[in-house]
Amino acid sequence: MENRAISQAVIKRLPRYMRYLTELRSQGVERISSQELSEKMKVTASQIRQDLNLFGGFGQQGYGYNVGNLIREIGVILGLDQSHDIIVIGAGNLGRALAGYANFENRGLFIRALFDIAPENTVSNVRGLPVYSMEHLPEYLKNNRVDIAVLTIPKTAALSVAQILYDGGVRGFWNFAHLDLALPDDAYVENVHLSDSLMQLTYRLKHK
Amino acid sequence: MENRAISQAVIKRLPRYMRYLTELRSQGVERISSQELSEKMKVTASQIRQDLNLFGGFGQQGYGYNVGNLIREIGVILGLDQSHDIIVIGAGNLGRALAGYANFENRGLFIRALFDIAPENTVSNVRGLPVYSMEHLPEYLKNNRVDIAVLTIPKTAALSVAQILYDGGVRGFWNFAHLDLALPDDAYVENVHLSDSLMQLTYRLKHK
DNA sequence: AAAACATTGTGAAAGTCTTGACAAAGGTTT
DNA sequence: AAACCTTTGTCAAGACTTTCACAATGTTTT
Repeated sequence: MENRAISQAVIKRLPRYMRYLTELRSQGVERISSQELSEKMKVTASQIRQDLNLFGGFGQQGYGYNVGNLIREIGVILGLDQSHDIIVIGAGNLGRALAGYANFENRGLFIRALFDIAPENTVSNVRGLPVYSMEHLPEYLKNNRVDIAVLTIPKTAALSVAQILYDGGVRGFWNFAHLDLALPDDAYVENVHLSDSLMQLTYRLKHK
Repeated sequence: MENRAISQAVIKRLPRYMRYLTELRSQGVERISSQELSEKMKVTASQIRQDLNLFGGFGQQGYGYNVGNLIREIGVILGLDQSHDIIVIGAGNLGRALAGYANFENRGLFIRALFDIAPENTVSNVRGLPVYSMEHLPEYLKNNRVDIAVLTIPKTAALSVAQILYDGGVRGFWNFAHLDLALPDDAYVENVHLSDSLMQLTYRLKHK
C-alpha cells in the first residue's frame, strides 16, 4: 500500500513499461537507460525516471536500470507477485477469448472457470476449463475464492449478476458489458468499452 | 475537420457522452441539462459544457441540450455519419466476438468479412459473414474498399499483415495484437491492450 | 408582456501532469 | 587510484486540463 497518492496517469503507464521490459528481457537485454527506453516507447526519458522514482530508486547513476529487477519491481507494484483467482461470466466468443488468453498465468492470473446461462451450448471447452451453469454461481462462490470476475454478458444482466458476485465476496470486476458498472466503494471495477476505442479511431480518420 | 486542436482527453470522452445520451433517448428523455447529465456520468457540469462547446453551441440557455440533436452532433464529430467498411483479420474467438458485435451497423460501422490462415477451422460463421483465407487478402483489397482493419492475430504476424493492409490502402487499424503497431504517419492505429486494463485492476486491488 | 427562473457559454483561476535542467552518485577507462 | 563519463533522482518551470463563477440569454410562469 503506497502512502503517496499515485495518479491514474502513472498507473496506466505501468503495464506498458512491463510490456516493453518483458520484450527486452526476451531479447536478452539486461540493462537499459531511461534514454534508450524512452526512444523505444516514444515517451520522454524524464517521464520514465519520474514515474519509476515514485515507487523507489530502482536505477543506478551511471548505469541505468536492470531489466529483470525492474520487471520484478513493477510486478510487485501491480500486484502480480500475488496470485489472483478469476472466473469468467458469459462463455460467448469474448468470454472464451479472454479465458483462453495465454500469458495470464505467468503473471499469477488464474482463470478457474466459466459460467453461462446455457453451458451446454459452449462449443469447445477452453483449455479444459469447466463451464458451469449460472445457477451454480452462488454455490461456487461459497466454496471457492474468487478475486476477479470477468463480465462478458449483456448489459441487461450485468448489474444483477454483479450483485450476486459482490454478495459472494468478489471485489474485483473486469466489466465488458456496455454500461459503467456502479458497485459499493469496496468493489473495484475496471470498465472496458471496446466500441469507445473504435470511435476514437473513426474520429481520427475523419479529422486527419 | 476542426481547425482548433482538440485534446486527446476530450476525444476520449465523446464516445462516453454518446453512450449516456443514447441510453437517455431510449428512455424517452428529450432534453437534459449539463447539471443532470453530470450527475449521471459522475463528472462536472462544467466539463460537459466546456467539452461540447469546443465543437459549437449545441445547448440553449435556460433550456439545456436536446438529446436527439446532441447525439446527432456528436455522431458527426466522431465520423459516425459516414459509413465505414471494416474487415477482421484473425477469426479466433476475439475476432468473431468483435465481428458479431451488434449495434456497430447503427453507427455506420459495417463488418464485411473475416480473414484467417485456416478459414476452414472457423467453427461457426458469424452472422453469415464470409471467412476468407489470408492468401486472398491482397486481391480483396484491390476489389473492395476497406476503411478499418481489425487485427486479432498474434504479435509475430501483426506487422507483416499490417504492411499488406497498408499497401492495399487501408489507413485505419484497430489493433488487438500485443504490440504497439508502428505504421507510417498517414495510418491511424488504435492499439487496444486488454491485459493492461486487467493490471490496473490488480493494482487497485492491491493498494485499496 | 413583464418578472422570475434556469442554464448555457466563457474567461480566468486553480489544479495536475509533463518536461527541462542539473547536481549528485556511481561506473568505466587509463 | 585518478580523471572522465554516464545516467539517475529531483526540483522547478512550463504546459495542459479541470473547475469555478458569473454575465448573457433564452424559457417559463403569472
